[in-house]
Amino acid sequence: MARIAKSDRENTLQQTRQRLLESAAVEFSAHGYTEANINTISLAAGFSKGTIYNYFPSKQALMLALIAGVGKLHVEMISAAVRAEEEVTARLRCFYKTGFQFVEAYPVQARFLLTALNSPDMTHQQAMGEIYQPMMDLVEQDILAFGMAQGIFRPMDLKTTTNLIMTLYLGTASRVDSQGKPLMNSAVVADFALQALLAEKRGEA
Amino acid sequence: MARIAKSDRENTLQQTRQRLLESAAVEFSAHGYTEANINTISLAAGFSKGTIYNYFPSKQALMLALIAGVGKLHVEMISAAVRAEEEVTARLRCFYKTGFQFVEAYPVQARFLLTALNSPDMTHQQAMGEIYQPMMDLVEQDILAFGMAQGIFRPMDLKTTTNLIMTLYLGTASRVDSQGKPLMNSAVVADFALQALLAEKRGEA
Amino acid sequence: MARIAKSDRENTLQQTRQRLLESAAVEFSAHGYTEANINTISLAAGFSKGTIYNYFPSKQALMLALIAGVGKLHVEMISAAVRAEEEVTARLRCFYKTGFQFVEAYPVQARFLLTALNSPDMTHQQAMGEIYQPMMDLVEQDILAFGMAQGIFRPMDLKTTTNLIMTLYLGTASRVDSQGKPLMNSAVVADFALQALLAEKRGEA
Amino acid sequence: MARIAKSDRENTLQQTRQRLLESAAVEFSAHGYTEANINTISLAAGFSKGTIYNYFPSKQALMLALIAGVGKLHVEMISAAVRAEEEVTARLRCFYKTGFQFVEAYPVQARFLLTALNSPDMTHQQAMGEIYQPMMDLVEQDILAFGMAQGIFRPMDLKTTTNLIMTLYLGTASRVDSQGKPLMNSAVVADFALQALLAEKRGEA
DNA sequence: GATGAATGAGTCTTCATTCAT
DNA sequence: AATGAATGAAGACTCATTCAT
Repeated sequence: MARIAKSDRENTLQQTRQRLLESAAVEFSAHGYTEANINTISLAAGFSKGTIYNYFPSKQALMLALIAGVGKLHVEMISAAVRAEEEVTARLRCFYKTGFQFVEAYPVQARFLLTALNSPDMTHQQAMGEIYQPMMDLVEQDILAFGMAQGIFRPMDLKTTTNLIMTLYLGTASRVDSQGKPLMNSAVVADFALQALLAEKRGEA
Repeated sequence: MARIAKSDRENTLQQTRQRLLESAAVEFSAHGYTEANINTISLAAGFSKGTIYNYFPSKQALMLALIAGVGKLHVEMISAAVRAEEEVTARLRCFYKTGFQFVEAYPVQARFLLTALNSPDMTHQQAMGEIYQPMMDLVEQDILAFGMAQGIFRPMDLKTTTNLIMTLYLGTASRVDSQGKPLMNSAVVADFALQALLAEKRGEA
Repeated sequence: MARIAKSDRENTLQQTRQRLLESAAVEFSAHGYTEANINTISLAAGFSKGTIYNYFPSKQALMLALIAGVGKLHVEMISAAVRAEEEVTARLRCFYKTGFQFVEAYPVQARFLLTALNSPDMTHQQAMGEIYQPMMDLVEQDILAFGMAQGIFRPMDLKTTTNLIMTLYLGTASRVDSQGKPLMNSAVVADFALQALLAEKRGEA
Repeated sequence: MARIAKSDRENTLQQTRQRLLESAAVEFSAHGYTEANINTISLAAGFSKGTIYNYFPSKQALMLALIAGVGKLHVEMISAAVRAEEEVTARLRCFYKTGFQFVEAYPVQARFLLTALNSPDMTHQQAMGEIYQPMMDLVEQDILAFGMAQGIFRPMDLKTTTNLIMTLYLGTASRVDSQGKPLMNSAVVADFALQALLAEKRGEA
């Protein structure tokens, strides 16, 4: 009983925290970190001004928690999908496809991540770097090194090419219409990348 | 005589304005628009805080003037170099090479442009879109359409491919070390893009 | 219980608001709207400078709230007293007497009202016009029209005469010594007005 | 020759000064002393910002000079007209009539005087008091005392009655339409005052 | 745990004034 | 005498944060 009661309480706490984080994502993505109003975030989540300080000690901490939460979701969604593919070109296609799906499924969070990515605050940059390291590793190891080892991709510098592949993703997935839907097609981006990566062109369109 | 005197005065005014703009570029690029302090900008330029308001009516106007100035420089530098090349693959290489040169020659301005590009303020976005239209046109017409017409580039959707080429530029040129020097080599980026664009692989490595 | 608690809280809020308004009346009456310092108003009320913005969204809103509050007090005090009199000459005497009493009882507020009355800001003028309409109506209907209907006052244009009666009040009641006490006697002003209004002079001194 | 040249120069100086004063009257009457912009005044007069400081050492000095200038004009215009009348009731009528004529002829200056009259700045008040002393004396001696000595006006306290007469003038002449034309008729005001002042009603309507 | 009144550091902006030309 | 760039004090307003209830 005590366990259940405690569990209930924890659930409530987690729900409140979650609502605050979602509200923060909306506000941060709409106005950027500095222009975002922490009072508005708390009020928009249905609480009063002070409540958010019971969950996050500062605006900065809230930002970092949100980066961690959204980044983790993003990374895990893509990693899981990519690793489920056996074939390396399928993995690359899957990388872009799932990445675009993330943007479509979580438009606010996706926009928030871009905000964080371009924040002038080094703390945000650093947090982004850390949380996205697994995705960099995924591209580098499970796609690029994997493909090169099989002779499917031509030999290229791993770090550099990883940056190019990531750049294509971030640059294209961030172009969305007013409803947050990506303007570009993930398949087109994947084709472009594959053209650049494949050892030979046969069999690719 | 009067003309010379007047010219001198105008020169001084232009110099003051230029110093203020440079100081603004430093401040905006370091802290972003909102966190930038307009008083600091004026003081860092060697004037008292009120002076900047003799040249720009508001922080917003200063930002827009800077976007226009730096953007123009950026666009013109690249356009001039690219159009000087006859051959289409040389044009593409030149596009990336000159773009990276701009970043190296004007690190502060380059960082500022990224700030503006990712500003949550729609006014800044719009100003960026307008000032960069000529560069988009350059890539679309003088490089991509030009190369496709000659059969050197494979047929692709112009708008989409333009975005991909631009994305590669912006994404890679923005990665710089602490001295503002690009981490990547423009030739590598150009090669990557060419692999993706060329109709056949012969002659490209 | 909850009701009492709530009531207590509301009382505190109202008291704070009232203190701020009183402080504002002092500052506005002493220096005029533009020269009044809103930070000083808040500090003089015993709060820090930001507090006043929890109650009034802007200096202008504070001014308008004060006009409304003080104007209402002024109008109601005079209206109540005048309407309690049956006889028309008594009403006119009462009008001036109560008016002067207001100035004596609320010297700061009275001086503030003059400030507002002569403000170059049309918004203030308009607010004054609206809040004082009932007092104009009182003079016009309950005094002048009333007295003319009885043949006690000679026939005159109502609007014009109302303005004359009001002018005499505002012009004389605003002359005060350094303690805010009126320099003139309300009875003298009332006599002067009655001489001008009465159909015949008999019985008036 | 030297004399003429000097005279010419003085004329030019006087003209410049006059243009600045007229411009100041416009600005002060429109926005009040504090909100008036001294730079705007100089620019509106057709000079550059700094010029006005060659004529008036400060905004305050400009204000005082304008009070003196306009007040003198006002006082002299009324005094001259009133003293030209022999008969005391004619003098009173003339006082209001000429006063209203001043408002009509110099609407900007008239509005400025009201601004000054209600300024919270004691310096302005004091300057107004000094410049208008002759007008107070005119009313007190050349109209009221004069009329009482002849038995035409009933005996009343001179100072008090002077204030009432002045109050009626200032309060009514300040009500103007958007073109600066008085809303009230000076004859009506004069009649009202005469009713209040005359020893007997015979012969007055 | 939730509340929201109070706080006060921080910032954009205005403008009277100075002074070198 | 006229100019206008530079100055810097001053003030309205915002908002992250605290804390008593």
